Amino acid sequence: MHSSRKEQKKAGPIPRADLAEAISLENERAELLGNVKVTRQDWLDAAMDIFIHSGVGDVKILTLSDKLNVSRSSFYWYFSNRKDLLDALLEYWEETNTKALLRAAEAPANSIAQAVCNVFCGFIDPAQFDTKLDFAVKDWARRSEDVKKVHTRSDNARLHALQKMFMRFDYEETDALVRARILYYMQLGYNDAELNEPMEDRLALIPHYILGFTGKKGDETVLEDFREFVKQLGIS
Amino acid sequence: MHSSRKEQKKAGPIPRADLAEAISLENERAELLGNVKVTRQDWLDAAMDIFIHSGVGDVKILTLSDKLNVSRSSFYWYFSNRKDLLDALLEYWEETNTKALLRAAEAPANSIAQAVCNVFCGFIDPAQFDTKLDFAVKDWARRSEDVKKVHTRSDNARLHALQKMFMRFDYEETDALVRARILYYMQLGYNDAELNEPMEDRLALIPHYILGFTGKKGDETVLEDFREFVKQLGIS
DNA sequence: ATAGTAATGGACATTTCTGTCTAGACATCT
DNA sequence: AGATGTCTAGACAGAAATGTCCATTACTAT
Repeated sequence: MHSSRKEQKKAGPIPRADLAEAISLENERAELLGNVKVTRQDWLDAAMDIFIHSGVGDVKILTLSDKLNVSRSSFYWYFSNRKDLLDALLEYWEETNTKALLRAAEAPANSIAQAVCNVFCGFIDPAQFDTKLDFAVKDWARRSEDVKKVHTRSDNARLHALQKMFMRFDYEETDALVRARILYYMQLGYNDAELNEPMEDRLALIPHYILGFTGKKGDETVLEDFREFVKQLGIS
Repeated sequence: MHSSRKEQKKAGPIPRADLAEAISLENERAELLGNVKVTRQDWLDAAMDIFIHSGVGDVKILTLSDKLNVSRSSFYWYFSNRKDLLDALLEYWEETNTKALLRAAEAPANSIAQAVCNVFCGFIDPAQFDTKLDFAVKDWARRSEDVKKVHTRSDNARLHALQKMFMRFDYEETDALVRARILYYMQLGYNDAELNEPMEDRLALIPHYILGFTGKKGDETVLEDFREFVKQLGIS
């Protein structure tokens, strides 16, 4: 049996190229035909922008139509009503953020330190995981039972994947659960706080985080992988 | 010099009785005189309830007046406008939640394990710290620059107090900073997630959390203190 | 060119919320 | 008893948002 290319999984952070397909959301800006001024996607993009920066409550059709320089009533060509639009936002969130975290938790690694670094990378890369979107959904879940159900399901899946990650490196089940929670909630909270630390400072803290999360001192090679990934992203 | 009663600080969680004064918010329900149907405090309570469960956007005067069975216009007797009411909510948050955390971080302790337990207690006790209120404010901060400033100031004060707590037990400055963040963000995230674990399960996990947060195994006496505190609260 | 299709814009009806102004109700002071 | 101060209700004005209906536009296929 030949070893197929697909199964050659290299340990470490997931490179950008491998993600291109996974998170596509057709974005072709073809010249619009006929009387068309905006597409359904334009409405979605505009809505997502408001949703992320101001919350569900501010996703208003009038605001969007103003933003798109288009009549408010033409919204109803693309969506049956406001709820229809919001449902699309929630679905997009599930398909991107949650999937990205599961990918990061399941990515191959040679040590627990490397595995934790993979998770860091998943959280840090805006192309994979959007923190603001995540909190916008969390907040929405607070006031809608329907959304809360969807959100809780994702949260459980994420935590479970992280717990299994620790168990892959021989952490006992309960210990793995606790460490999964510490890692997950800390990362979310940190990102949300927007401390805006320079990347240099951030990198310097990584060994401390590794120690805190895993209870073990991480090896140097892992740090190099992480440094490389960050450089590739071009985040300051 | 006699040792005054006030300075006899006992290590461990802060007992309920000591808090009575600190978080009072005049709540006397004296028979209302004259044509009075509700007080300013009633408006504040109703507003806080909506704020916590549905966010700022839903704090609406009409909704509140309906809830209080009172005319909407009489709102303007107590407050000059909607903003006036919201400012009061924000001020209350600063005076309760942030102060409670600072108290917990600064409470006397015989070991880092006990100190971390004190923080657990501060977070867990609804009479001291209201998680939902905290997240409602955080969310509000996301869409208002003014609120964001206030929120960031509190967040920094909290993290700084926790960092100093670790440093009291000889953690190196950077390590203390990282552990403060891990502890703080994890606790917030955990509470917000509302996992609703039975207290028995929760207690069983405490030693694991202690290990995760401090890097050291906690002594048994600390766990007993915590168990006692929880029993006193009567949380399931 | 002409009929059809896909989207758009404007008018209309309704709801929800904010804020103002004024008259009335109730206790207390003089 | 009458005046005063404190709160409340209702009427009015107006802004902001949702959703419906229908005429119009601009391109497409025949």
